[in-house]
Amino acid sequence: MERIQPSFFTRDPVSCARDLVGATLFWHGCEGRIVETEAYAEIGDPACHASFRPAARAFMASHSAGTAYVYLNYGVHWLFNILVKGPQGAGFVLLRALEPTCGIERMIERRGVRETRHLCSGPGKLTRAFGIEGSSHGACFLKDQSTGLRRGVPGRVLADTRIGITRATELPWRFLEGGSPHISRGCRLV
DNA sequence: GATGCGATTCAC
DNA sequence: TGAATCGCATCA
Repeated sequence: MERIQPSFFTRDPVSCARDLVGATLFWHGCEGRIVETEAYAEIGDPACHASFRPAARAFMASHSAGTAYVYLNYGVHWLFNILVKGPQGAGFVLLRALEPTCGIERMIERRGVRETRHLCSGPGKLTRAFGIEGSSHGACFLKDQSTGLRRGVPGRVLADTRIGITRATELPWRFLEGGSPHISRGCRLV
């Protein structure tokens, strides 16, 4: 499958998040199929960092579409996002869960867990499993030889409300592959 | 400076 | 149910 280019992220964040399900993230030897994402929009989305963090707005202004936006959550977990920036809107896509496909032994070492289903079934888990940290914040990872995304064939993509946030909890901007045992949580919506 | 919160995870 | 643990925003 062909590599996903930065231009992929010049559409609106919701479309990017939905269309990323089924794609593959590869990162220095580890690979995983994306089975869960969330969209965050710069405008009209109180849950987006852009709404309450000037630093996030500055990041968006100084970086181009497709760059990595990595931040530490709860002082414990790194969360991996991709910057969306285009004429139809800007925002982020959060990678929430992957189906491990390559480098599984390495992931097991990093996570201290053996079951494949539990290696990358959460946004903090997948960064730990892949060895992604704050040093990748702002990286043009799509252009790097050893990191990036490849297109893939998704199964049935479901929409659900986002997880763990306190604002704009009603927006159905979480996208997951129906029936996947690798997602962080099941679907609440019909 | 001090305070409070958060797109999580895991153990108790 | 609560702790871990820190960057960032806000306020004094």
